[in-house]
Amino acid sequence: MLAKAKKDLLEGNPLVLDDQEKELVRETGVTVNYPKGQIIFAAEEIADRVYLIEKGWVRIYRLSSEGREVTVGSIRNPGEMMGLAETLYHGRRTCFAGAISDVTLVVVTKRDFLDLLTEEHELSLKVAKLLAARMREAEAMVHELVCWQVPGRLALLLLKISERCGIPESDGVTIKLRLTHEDIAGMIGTTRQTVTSLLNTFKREKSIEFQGREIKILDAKKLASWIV
Amino acid sequence: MLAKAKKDLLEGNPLVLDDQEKELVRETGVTVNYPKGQIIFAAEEIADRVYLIEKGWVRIYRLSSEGREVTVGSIRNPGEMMGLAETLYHGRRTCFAGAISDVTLVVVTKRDFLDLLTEEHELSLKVAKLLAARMREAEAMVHELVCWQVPGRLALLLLKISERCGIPESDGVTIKLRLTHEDIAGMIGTTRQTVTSLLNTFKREKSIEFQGREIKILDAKKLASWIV
DNA sequence: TCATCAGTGTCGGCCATCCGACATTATTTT
DNA sequence: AAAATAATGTCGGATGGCCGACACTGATGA
Repeated sequence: MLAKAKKDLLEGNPLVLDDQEKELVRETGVTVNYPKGQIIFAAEEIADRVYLIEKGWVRIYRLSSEGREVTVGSIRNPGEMMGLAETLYHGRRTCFAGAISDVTLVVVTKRDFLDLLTEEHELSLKVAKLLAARMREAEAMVHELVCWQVPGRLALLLLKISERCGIPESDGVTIKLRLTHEDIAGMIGTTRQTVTSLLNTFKREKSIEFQGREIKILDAKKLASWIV
Repeated sequence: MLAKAKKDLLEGNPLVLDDQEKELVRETGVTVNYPKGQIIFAAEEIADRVYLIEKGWVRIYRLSSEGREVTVGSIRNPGEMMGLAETLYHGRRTCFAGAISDVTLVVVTKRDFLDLLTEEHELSLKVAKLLAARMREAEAMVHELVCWQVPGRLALLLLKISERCGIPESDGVTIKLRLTHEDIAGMIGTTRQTVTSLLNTFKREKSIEFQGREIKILDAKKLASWIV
């Protein structure tokens, strides 16, 4: 994990913009606040703007025919952009973006964003790299869904989230996102009940611990052993 | 389907390059032939080149821990590029590319490709669009794996393949790719046996028909009714 | 402060799909 | 053309995880 942090510093984490890039986006767009729970965009809407997340977390999900929320695009962190793929490519949103916490965003119209990309090659290359990174993430997800069973997928999800937005503490890493078991089920393709019972299995073997609705990873090694 | 073809013409199919774009790539790279069955690149290799497919089909897959080939990135058609995401983003391949048929490719080194992107904004925007389109495809795949059962996934796969590279005939559309049931299983996350029996179910209800190892779609409507 | 509702815990029946096994039929290879 | 290999067809048993049901607990709000 340290090695990863170091690498991100050296090469630049492709998922988040650096300060200079953020500044370019800020100059082009306007800053907006959304309260927790708010839907930022919805499927079928015209995709005429992109967003930079300044503060908070956003979940990208689709609605299944039975009304289940399926998180297909993971959770977006501060410093990341969202709404890119649909705005660049097609006219309409295919998914929903919902604020998990209170969120501050910079909103940029499609027109302005395309102009910005044309002026700043560097940024346009960055966008390509960013999409490339997301692509590989999505492909990895497909691979996991096909090859692994539910316990492994849940264990990996916890590890991924903790790595990406966990708060390190003396005896572990706490995940401050207050996700419900239903939310989690929608991220790994299973049911709420299965998540509940599996989390308790992990708790019983002391890999994790609950603090209200927050989850603390106590033993990442033991958790990881569920994978495969 | 006609509507789609028309739309591709008007807006430009984002997955395939247009003649002008192809010409740019050809000028920058060299043309190479691979026989059917050949592996074009493998996981862990350094990703220092990108490819434009001139002729033939290429399958992008990963290897599971038990050695199963899982097609995570669908099948790439003539006119599409491949090897983009890994070359742009990270240093190494995460997947394999195998020639399904005899294949002709234009190979471009990473260095030359990046230079080309810097010179030609248009192309660099196209690459971003292309990755965006693939992203959405991968996300759709995740959604399908999570929400649908095997029969629906198989039916949709057949329809997607037939739309993308099927040969229309008087009484249906023939898929000339000679995929084995094992290959198909790896594309929709199931087992070989399940594919065999499901294909026979589809055959019995006359939605499809076999011609050697080629599959002809006779009744797309009936097939589609398996979805969901 | 009580009522309501969202989220959690747990159980047992059920079913889609997996998995091994084996026979049969194509397709290569020599 | 024969032998070897790869691909298909089909069957039953085993099972992971879905689904409904219901009790419990902790939030939120009037």
